[in-house]
Amino acid sequence: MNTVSTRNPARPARPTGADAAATPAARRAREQAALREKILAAARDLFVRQGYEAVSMRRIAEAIEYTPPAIYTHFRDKSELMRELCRRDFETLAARFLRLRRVHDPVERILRAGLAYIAFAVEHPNHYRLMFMSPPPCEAEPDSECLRGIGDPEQDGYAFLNFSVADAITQGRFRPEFRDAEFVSQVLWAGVHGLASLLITHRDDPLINWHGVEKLSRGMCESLLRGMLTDPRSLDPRTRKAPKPKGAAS
Amino acid sequence: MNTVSTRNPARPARPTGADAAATPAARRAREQAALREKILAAARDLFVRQGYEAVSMRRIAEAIEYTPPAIYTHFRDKSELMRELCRRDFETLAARFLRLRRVHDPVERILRAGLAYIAFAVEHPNHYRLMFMSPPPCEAEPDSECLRGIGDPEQDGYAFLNFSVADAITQGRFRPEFRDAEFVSQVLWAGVHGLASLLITHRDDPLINWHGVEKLSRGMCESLLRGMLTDPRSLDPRTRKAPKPKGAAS
DNA sequence: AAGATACGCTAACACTGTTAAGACGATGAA
DNA sequence: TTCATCGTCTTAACAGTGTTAGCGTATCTT
Repeated sequence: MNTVSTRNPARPARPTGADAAATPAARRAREQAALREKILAAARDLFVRQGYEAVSMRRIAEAIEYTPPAIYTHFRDKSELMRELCRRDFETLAARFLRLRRVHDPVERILRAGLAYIAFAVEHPNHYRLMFMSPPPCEAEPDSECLRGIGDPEQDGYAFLNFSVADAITQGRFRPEFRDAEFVSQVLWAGVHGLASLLITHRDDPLINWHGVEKLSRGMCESLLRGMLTDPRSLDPRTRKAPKPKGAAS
Repeated sequence: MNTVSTRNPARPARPTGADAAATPAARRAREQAALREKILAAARDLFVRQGYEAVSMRRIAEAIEYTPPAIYTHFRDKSELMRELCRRDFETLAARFLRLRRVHDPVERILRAGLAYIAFAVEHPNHYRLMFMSPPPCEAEPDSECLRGIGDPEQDGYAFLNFSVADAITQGRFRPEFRDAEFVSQVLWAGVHGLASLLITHRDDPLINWHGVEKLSRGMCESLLRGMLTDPRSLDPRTRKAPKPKGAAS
């Protein structure tokens, strides 16, 4: 509560900078942005707790103490609200992937990306649900906003995976049947997506005695990779440094 | 159209059997069952074409030329309508699984079950979506109708997989890390579910150049199994009969 | 102080799933 | 044949949804 103070009397210092004018218009722009953030915060809270479908615009409006139409001055419709939330969370995912660029070994990079992907999905189930478990929001509109705002995060993750797989393939790490980077990427992605989505929708199912997320994630990623690699031992940390018995160069 | 003729004058032969009484009550029971089937047929058609959420009860009523409340004489609510459709389709899936009981080799049985599972999901995307990609319809009601009608088909498939995995484990086919049948089943299920659900939601995504369903299915199932098996060669049809290099049989 | 402007609210529309109450025809009995 | 009964379908409505048009009003500019 009280996420953003729109009119804070305890902040008399006016910037009076060149760009940041202290005009009423600037203040209104700030207030507008603050309300936008307030809407997003309330919507995120409700969506995460109750799911997208179960939350109505009237409930969101109630939470921020405005009337429903006020939301529509900031967001075209309900889905755009959720898309904005997704966009931000997938920046988090993209950031996690980018950190993995430092991992030199492409196979280990793929493994770690898979684990990070599943961890992200379990941490943000409702956003993951909307991003990957629902039909794409744009059907046949190839405008920039659609392809850049929605396609990019997914494109990023997929491209990252694709690149790493191609890297490993050129190193001869994959078996002959798995020389197509896109094919390998699709199977790997499907594997982690399956575990993620299954955990999201059926984790509380009393009929299934789920093992730990960490153990399942490792089981999925390592099994898939081991089944595709030329030398499965290169997954084991103890033998990773020597993928080729002949060449002693790491 | 005209799926069931309720009043067929071209069928004068009355059974007059012991149970099948030719009373008006029996005729009404027939008509009632016929209308129920008509509702189910129309709902299936609409659901499969447009998806569960996009189809309203009024549209279903329109399709069968009745008013919406007429549907509620036969089904408690919209979800029960879909559940009945799912129940029937998952009998199909269970039947496909049962056919695989004749496969002696447990690993090959697991492989074929995975392929059949994905094929089923691709053939019945909307029913698969409701069965495995939505939250379970019953939250905390352990009544028989719920656990038997909904839990069983899923339980069947999962139990079938679990049994086959346990079978293979006792034969020493899985690596030491994969001696827990439930754990292995969960990873395998997640893998096929991932491919199935990804194909369902993102198959038309222009950003992804999907490989063929058959190739992806084999890639997923074979990679996972190969990564878990003690002797990966036992997946290859040519070497399957000789899992142990010592025995030169066959 | 007067006019312009932008913002949020009231009310409404077209939907949704679902239900209560009534009409109407067929059924069985007198 | 006449009448009461019963079951089935329809009409009308309720409570909710996302979304939009139009109106005040409160603020800013001049």
